[in-house]
Amino acid sequence: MPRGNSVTIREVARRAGVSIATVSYVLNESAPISEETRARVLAAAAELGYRPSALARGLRARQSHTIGYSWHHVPRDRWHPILDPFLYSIAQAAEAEGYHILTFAQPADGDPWRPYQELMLTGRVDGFILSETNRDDPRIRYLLDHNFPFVAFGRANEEWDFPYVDVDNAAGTRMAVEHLTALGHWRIAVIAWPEDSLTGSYRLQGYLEGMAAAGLSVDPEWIVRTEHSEAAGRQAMQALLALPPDRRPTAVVTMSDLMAIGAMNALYEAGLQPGRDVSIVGFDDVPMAQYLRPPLTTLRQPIAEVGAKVVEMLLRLIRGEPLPERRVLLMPRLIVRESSGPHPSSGG
Amino acid sequence: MPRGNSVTIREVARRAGVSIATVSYVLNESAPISEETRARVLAAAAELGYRPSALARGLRARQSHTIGYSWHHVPRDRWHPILDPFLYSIAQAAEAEGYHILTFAQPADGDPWRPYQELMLTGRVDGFILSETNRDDPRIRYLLDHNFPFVAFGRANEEWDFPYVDVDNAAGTRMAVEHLTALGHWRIAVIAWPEDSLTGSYRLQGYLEGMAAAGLSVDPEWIVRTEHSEAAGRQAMQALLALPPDRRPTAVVTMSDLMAIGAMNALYEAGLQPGRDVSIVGFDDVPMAQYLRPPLTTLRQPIAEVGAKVVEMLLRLIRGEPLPERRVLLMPRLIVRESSGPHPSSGG
DNA sequence: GGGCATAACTGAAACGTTTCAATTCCTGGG
DNA sequence: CCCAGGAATTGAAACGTTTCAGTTATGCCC
Repeated sequence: MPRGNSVTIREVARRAGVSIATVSYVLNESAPISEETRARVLAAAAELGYRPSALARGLRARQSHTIGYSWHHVPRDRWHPILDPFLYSIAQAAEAEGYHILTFAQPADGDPWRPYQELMLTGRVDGFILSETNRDDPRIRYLLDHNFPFVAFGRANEEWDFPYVDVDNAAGTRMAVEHLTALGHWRIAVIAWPEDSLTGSYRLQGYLEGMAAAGLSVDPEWIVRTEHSEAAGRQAMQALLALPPDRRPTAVVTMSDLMAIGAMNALYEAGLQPGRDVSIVGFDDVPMAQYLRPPLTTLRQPIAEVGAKVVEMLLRLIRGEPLPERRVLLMPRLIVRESSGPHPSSGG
Repeated sequence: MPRGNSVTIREVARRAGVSIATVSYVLNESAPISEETRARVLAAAAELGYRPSALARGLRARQSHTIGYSWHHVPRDRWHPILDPFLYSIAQAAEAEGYHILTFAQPADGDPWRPYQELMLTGRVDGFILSETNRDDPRIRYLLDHNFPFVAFGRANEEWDFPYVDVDNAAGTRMAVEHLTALGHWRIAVIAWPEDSLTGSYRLQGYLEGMAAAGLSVDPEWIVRTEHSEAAGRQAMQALLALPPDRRPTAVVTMSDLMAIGAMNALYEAGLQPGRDVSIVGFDDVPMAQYLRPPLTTLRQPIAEVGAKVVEMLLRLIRGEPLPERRVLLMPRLIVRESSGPHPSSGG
């Protein structure tokens, strides 16, 4: 059962009539070799279909040319707006540089840094890409302590100095508020995440900044903090609708499309029409957003760019090159659809 | 810059006062070693935090303990219902057996088997998991020709003999039809995929079988073939609504939730209510399905089971163990929600 | 008490590379 | 004609394991 073939550098050397050292030098262009020998080696390698063993190469060079990325479990009733395209973009960017992505499952229990430690100690990966970071992320702490190369998609504790790429979440919600004020809204609520969510705090901050910039005051009741689910979004919207008419918001900024969907469903249940009676803005631009009724106004994250940037930075770290920028923020883009419309009073 | 530490078997041996061979035997339990020595070695290994180098081990043993899985690009306006949970389940199942998943991007152009060849020849992976198979899949052809271990999620050419796990798509649509006939429907249409889709042909076949089993005749106009997108589903539904009243279907089985959403949107645009005027059944049970208005009746694929099964089979192949079953079909499950309801006449 | 099987352990080869240090072969200067 | 010096090439070590083939010690039988 020949699995794979297995032509080695030795056979190439024999066929080309040179030493294995010469073959290595030709293939890696790491020493001056005469044009004639070079051609002979290349020909021999091509004829035999030779490909150097990644394992042997890695052992000798002490690197695996592999990047670790952990895959997070997402419960069935939610979905993760970025995992999919993010993985694709990092895989692609890495492969262009001869690296591959090793995905591993983040177990639900136990120390989150365990799998990282294992991959690190066994020499399976040269660096990590992290996502789903949180404030005092133990994984970041661990990797920093052990001085192992990594780049995060997302921020953490402000005191920790580590390379990351993140979307400018605050700018996103600020744009959302600007968009709504431009449509004539002034009673704008926000359905936010719990305090322990770092991303949530940036998004909430953007909302507050946007309101301040527009000279609008914020009723404390307009800020509803709740978990990331459709049901939570729905309940939050119900709470907002229960406010007295003169304090009831006409527009709502949400932390995610999933929560926006919940909010819209609450509106329907109350006999209201999203985009006409109450405007809704989501965050993420999940594929579904455009097919909702009405299609959802939302903020699209530049996932592919984040992926490319993260890989570029990580490879620099791995290669020991200097990093021009350790903290990169990329702008989201507001996608305006019909779930946000003019203030009700202006329409009639 | 110490990246990772790098305690080797040699240091463990020295600390335990034995040869490196003994250490290896203890750690792999591959030779009889006295209890006393064993304890000393284990202690030394633990104190030093020793983990064997995966590269060295792989080089010597000629295996990487890695499984390749290619990641497919999905255009922004669609989403892939299975990639996400599937990857998680195979990563988890593989890790339980000491294997890891190497994900690589399937390039849009060029021979589809190229990346497989590369990983195979460089010895980076011991086997592959394929998904998104099609009828004469060149990747399957290539791997069969080169006798390299792989298991597919999905079938291909019936003539090719290779190990796969698939969902019983025909059973799924058969269940959908049964469900609809039980609700009193008899004019049941199907929005199907183009002829070149293998999965589509199984699902269509299930519909036909379901109709036949119920003793219902199928109007050729009830079978609309179109591509996998929301817009296509919408147009297909419009075409069905344009049929004369006595031939217009009261229920529609679709190939995917995405197309079901398109169909529901077409109903809304025509002033009709999905689940009341026309029943709709999707396929996949994407996370969004339950939050649609109305929530979508659909077929849930047992993705986690498929992943576990695929990994189990692949590891057997890699280890040279016999495969008890080379062709596994797993049943989908009908999730009944409100997009399917009783035949309109019965309600009023 | 000598021979012999068995248990416990070790030395060294091998896996397939890269790369250091050494060797060969030229060429040109003195 | 000899030698220095550079270009091209090679032999061999090293990367960190596993495992084959010994080697040593121990106990047992006749």
